[in-house]
Amino acid sequence: MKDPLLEFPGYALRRAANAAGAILSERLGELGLRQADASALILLDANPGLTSSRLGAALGIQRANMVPFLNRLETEGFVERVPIDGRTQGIHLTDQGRARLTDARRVIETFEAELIAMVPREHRTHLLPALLALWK
Amino acid sequence: MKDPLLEFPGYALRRAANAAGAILSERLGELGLRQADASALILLDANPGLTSSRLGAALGIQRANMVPFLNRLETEGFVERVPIDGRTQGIHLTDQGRARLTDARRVIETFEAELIAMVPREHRTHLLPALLALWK
DNA sequence: GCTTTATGCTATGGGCCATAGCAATGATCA
DNA sequence: TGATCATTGCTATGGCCCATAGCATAAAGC
Repeated sequence: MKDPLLEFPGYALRRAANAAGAILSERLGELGLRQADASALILLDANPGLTSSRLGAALGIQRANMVPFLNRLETEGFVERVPIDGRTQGIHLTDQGRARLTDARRVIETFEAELIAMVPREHRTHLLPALLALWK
Repeated sequence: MKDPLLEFPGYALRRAANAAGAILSERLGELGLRQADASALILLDANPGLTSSRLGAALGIQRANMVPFLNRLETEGFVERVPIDGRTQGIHLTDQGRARLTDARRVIETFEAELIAMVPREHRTHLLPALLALWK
C-alpha cells in the first residue's frame, strides 16, 4: 500500500509525538500523573513560587485551563498556592509533590533514553535542536 | 526562568507537534477540513477502494472511531462507500473529494515547506528520518 | 482618581483517542 | 457440511487536552 504521507515531516511529527506520548502517558499513569503534571512538577521544582500565569505560559497552557489543572494538583497534595498580593499567588511544591517528582524523573529519564535510542545514530544529535527550532 | 524541560527530546517533540498542528489545523479549517480528513483524502487518492479497517490502520485511527469519521466525510460528499462483499466496503473519493484534495495539497505543501524552513540547515535532512524512526 | 491592564476564575464546546460490547459476515477446519 | 473462529463495521460512552467568551477583582499607569 502506497503511503505518500511518509514524505511529510509535519505528518511524521504528529505521528511520532502521538506514539511517544502514548507510551509516556501510560508510564506516568502508573504514578497517577499525566504528562502536563510531570512537566509542571519539574518546572516548579526549578522555579519555586512561579505564578499560575507564568507557569501556564511556560507550559503552553492557557490561563483558563490552568485553574482545573492546578486544582487537581493541589487536591492531590502535590502543590500549594501561596498568596503574593491581592490577585497573584505563587505555586510551590509540597514535600509530597517533591517525592512524586523523584519517581516521575526516573520514568521520564528512562523514557527519553529509550526514545533517543530509537533514532539512528547519525540523526541522533540533530533531533532536539531541530524540534526546538519548530516552536522556540 | 529556568526550563529544564528543554533538554528532553520527548517534550520538545510534543510541543513542536502541537505548535505545528495548530497552524495546519487552522489553515485546513478554511477549507472545511481537519488534519485527519486531509490525510485520508491523500491516502484514498493513492489507494482507491481502501477498506475502512485498512485506512484506519494506516492513519492510526481505531475501527470504532472510523465510523463517525467516514460518516462525516461521506456526508460532506468527499467520499463514498462501495460494498465489496457482505461485510466489507471500499472507500472511494468522489469528484468533489478529489477537488477538495487539490486545495488541501496546496495548503499542505506550503505548510510543509515553511516547517522545514524553520529548522536550521544543518539539521534539516535529519528531521524526517529521525521522526520516522520514532513510530515506523 | 480614573482608566487600562493583569490575574484568576466559570462555563462551555470541539477534536481526538480509548475501551467495551454487539450483530452479521466470511474464513477455517474437523 | 457444519461448527467454530476471526473480521468487519458499528453503538455507546468517557477521558484528556485545548479553545473561546465573559467576569470580578486587584494592580499599574497616566
